[in-house]
Amino acid sequence: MRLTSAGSPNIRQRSGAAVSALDNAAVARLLEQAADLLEIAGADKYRYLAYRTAARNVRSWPEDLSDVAAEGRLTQIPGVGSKIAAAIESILSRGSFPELDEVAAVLPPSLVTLMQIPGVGPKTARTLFDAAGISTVDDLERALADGRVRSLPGFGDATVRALRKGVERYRHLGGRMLLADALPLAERVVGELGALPGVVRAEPAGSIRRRKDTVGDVDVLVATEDPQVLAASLPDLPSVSQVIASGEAFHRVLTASGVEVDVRVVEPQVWGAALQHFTGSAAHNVALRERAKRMGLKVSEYGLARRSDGAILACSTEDEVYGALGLATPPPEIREDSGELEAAAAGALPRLVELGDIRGDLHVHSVATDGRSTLAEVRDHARELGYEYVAITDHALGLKMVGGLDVGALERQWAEVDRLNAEGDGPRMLKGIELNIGEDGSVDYPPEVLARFDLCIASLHSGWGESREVATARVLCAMENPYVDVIGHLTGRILRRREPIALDLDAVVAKAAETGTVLELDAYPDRLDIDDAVVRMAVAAGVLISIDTDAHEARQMAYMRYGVWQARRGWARREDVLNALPLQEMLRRLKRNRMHGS
DNA sequence: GCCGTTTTCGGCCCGACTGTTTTCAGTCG
Repeated sequence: MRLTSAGSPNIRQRSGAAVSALDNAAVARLLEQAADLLEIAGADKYRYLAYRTAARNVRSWPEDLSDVAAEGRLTQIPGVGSKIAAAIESILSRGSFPELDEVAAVLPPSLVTLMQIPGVGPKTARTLFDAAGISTVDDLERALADGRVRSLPGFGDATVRALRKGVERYRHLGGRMLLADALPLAERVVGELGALPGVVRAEPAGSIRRRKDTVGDVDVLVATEDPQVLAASLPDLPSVSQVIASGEAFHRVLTASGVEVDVRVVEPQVWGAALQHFTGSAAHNVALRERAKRMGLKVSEYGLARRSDGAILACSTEDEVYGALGLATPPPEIREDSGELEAAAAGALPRLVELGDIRGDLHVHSVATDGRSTLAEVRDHARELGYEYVAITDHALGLKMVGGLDVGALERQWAEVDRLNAEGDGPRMLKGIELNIGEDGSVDYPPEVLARFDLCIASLHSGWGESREVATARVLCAMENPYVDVIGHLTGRILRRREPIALDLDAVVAKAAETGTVLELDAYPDRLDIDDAVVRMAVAAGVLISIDTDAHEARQMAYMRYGVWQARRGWARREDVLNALPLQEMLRRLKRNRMHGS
């Protein structure tokens, strides 16, 4: 494949505002925007909930929507009926749909962002807009400062304080924090709670337990025989700087690090039901309760109850709760109402990949480019992790700013790798490289150099302003290269800092399947790229994924767990993961070695 | 707006906390 130059005006023009380039997530966002605006407008509850359900299912649907639409199969997607199918077709052809246009003519779409501020729901957003003309976070900040909000009916001092705090938090965190920041905090609070007298169990719940890449709230569940002692002890916990709110079943504390933690308190005998409830997701719980209702049962955080007489049937463990509903217990990572309940009912839940399945790390940098550890340090750390192999993949020639390696530098590195391997007491070190995908889809070295590596990763390190067509074509072209074994951090996203490069993910996954190219799941906590949805597409297409840390110092190889969790969220099994294979089998599965029939 | 082990019409998940308009609406998970 040969591409027109990425800068070619005709390509940019053709694709610049092309609405057909919308991916499933973009369609889902428009459906969600309609749902939010309809809710603010006071539309019927079940009407806007229908848009929200459809949005969720569209986002996780494994095929490209334009293909589904072209074949007239949109209504096969759960929650999509004839009207929303028409709305999706309208979105695909012109970027919006009549119901959204209608409500957006009455209410500014920016009102939706107001609802992302903690404490602002649809009613408050509506009131702020109607009574004070506030439609953006900036408007709200000004109106809070000059006293206009305080003067509105129903807005007392406490509400104004809460809104100020909400705006501050929204600005500071972009609403969400990294799992890698939230989990250690939650674990510290859990440890302190667990040491209190009367406490039987404590665990992180919510999106932290589901291992979502970013979390909006830190939820901790604690079972105690003495709630009074717990409440009295909270202000004195080492990580707690202030108790913000307190009730019988719930406390909100501010931690020393400035993050709020919600502590849910339950009796030990309802632990299972409570853990299930507070793990969510909301969508999973809704689906579970609907199932329970059809069976004449009722699920809440207090257990599974018979509707007829209220008798409690099961609640001490999650297995009891799910079991009483005729379900196997789905791993928390896949509780998103995206097929796990159906699989659990059919006894068909996958055995997901685990950290212990991982046999090596195939993306590690060294001091030769922008890493901070020597090859020996990387090797020693890999040994401590119990790995069979580790690949050194420094940056290739083209990435000038980090001193990408020329052939001479590569040969010196390979000699060092050979020397370390000859010592024979560590994991096998592999000669790898992280290539740059150029503007025309080419990579840094000629084939005779590429052939000398054990494996090559190729990544995009430029192109954030590019059209979806151009960026996709670059990646597809790189995958045609017989020596490009793996595509690294596919979309280049940095969580909370940099948007993903727009790509036709359907085409990328299809090309990976066709060419035998592996897709990397970069486990670095602010990348986690590919995301769970793409992992699921890859798994469904039979594409191998490689869970790598992209470590820039040896210690960061511990980030592997974040990648494994993300892979689990994408329903990946051990057999779907390249670096869960033993060394020889792993090498055999690389494209370069398949091609030469070894 | 969607959907069918009760249904093509009439339902559609459950409970706690907060602030304030002081008897309950709004928000959250």
